[in-house]
Amino acid sequence: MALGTDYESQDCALARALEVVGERWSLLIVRDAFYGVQRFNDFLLHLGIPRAVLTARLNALVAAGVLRKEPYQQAPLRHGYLLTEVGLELWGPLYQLSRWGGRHATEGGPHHLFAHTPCGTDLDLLGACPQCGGGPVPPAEVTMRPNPVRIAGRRDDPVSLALARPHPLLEPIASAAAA
Amino acid sequence: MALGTDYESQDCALARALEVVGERWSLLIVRDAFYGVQRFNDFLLHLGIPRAVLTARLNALVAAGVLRKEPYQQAPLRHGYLLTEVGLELWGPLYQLSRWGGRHATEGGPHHLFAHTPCGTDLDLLGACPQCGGGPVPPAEVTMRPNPVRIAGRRDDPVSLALARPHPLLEPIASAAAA
DNA sequence: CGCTTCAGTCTGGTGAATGAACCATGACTT
DNA sequence: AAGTCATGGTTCATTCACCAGACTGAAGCG
Repeated sequence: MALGTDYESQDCALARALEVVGERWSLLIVRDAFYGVQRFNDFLLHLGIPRAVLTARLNALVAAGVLRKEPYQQAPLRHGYLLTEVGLELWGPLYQLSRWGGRHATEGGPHHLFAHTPCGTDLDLLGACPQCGGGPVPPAEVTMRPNPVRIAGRRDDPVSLALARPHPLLEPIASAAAA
Repeated sequence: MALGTDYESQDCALARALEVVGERWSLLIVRDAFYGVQRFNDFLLHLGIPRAVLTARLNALVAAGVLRKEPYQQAPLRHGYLLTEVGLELWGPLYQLSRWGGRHATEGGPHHLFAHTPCGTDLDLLGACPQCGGGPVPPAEVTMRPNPVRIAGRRDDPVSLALARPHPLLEPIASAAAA
């Protein structure tokens, strides 16, 4: 963590993980990256995070090897932020924490549902496909869709709208693809 | 989160979860609760957290239903903080995040190893027992032990010392048991 | 009576988060 | 050529959370 005192005195692998993704916004940025958000502006729109904080978090996540910068145009040089291999491995913890939040801290159930893309079966609590068996499904094989019972009170920024349609994880969202 | 602006505008179950356990120290407190830490002073010693912050976090976790206060003596009324059923369900995300941290953010491997108590087999990446099969092992059936290759640089507070011996999760640590 | 333990609360200083405004680059419009 | 827009930032004043350490209070010990 970039806070004054970090967790360095903690012996624990968890503390190490929290130094990377434990700060406010960090895990939401990573989540958005799984959702296909790649551009600075799209993170900004979707999260409603102050620009300076977003800059700091993205740089920290890049420095930690969770994200990498990938140019998508020259001319005015622009780049997106994509998950690295290390970042992709956060899918498991992220999914489980999200499910926990859906069970215990959300009234009315989750806003998004996740299914195994090849077979269309919803993932179980562990992120595995009950139909296909085996271990947890990698994020590249997961499709998210909005929960039909949770339509009210949606955000209406372009990114949220793009995510209101079924969408494979990791695939750049329409907002970016249109540019 | 008790921050000025919380994540309330986020549609996501993950954001809800982070409001509960996303603040600095919160997840480390929950981790310690799994380790068997129950008392205010033991959290204080083990985490090196400011007292006022610990008070705030414990109260927030109790309010969120993750921990509950359980009196362990009258006279000067004293109580420990124990995981509720909801809190126990954080074991999965916590374990996975910890493993991620061990893989990617720790040099020299983790400080603690976790085994399935009945059979003594180390848990796999998902928190399941490779020997016994089936899904993830509940925390009550897990024993933690120090990683023998990570002895140097240990903390030397009484709680860390108590945790430097093999110890079933959720069982009150010696420091508390002795009092 | 003084000392210690435990679980806090209070206080004053520091640094991080916030929101708004501003800047830089290049393309597009008129 | 000037103005405007899109994108991706930086700067700044204010607010707020975190921090360390002192203090409180209740009970037990010698």
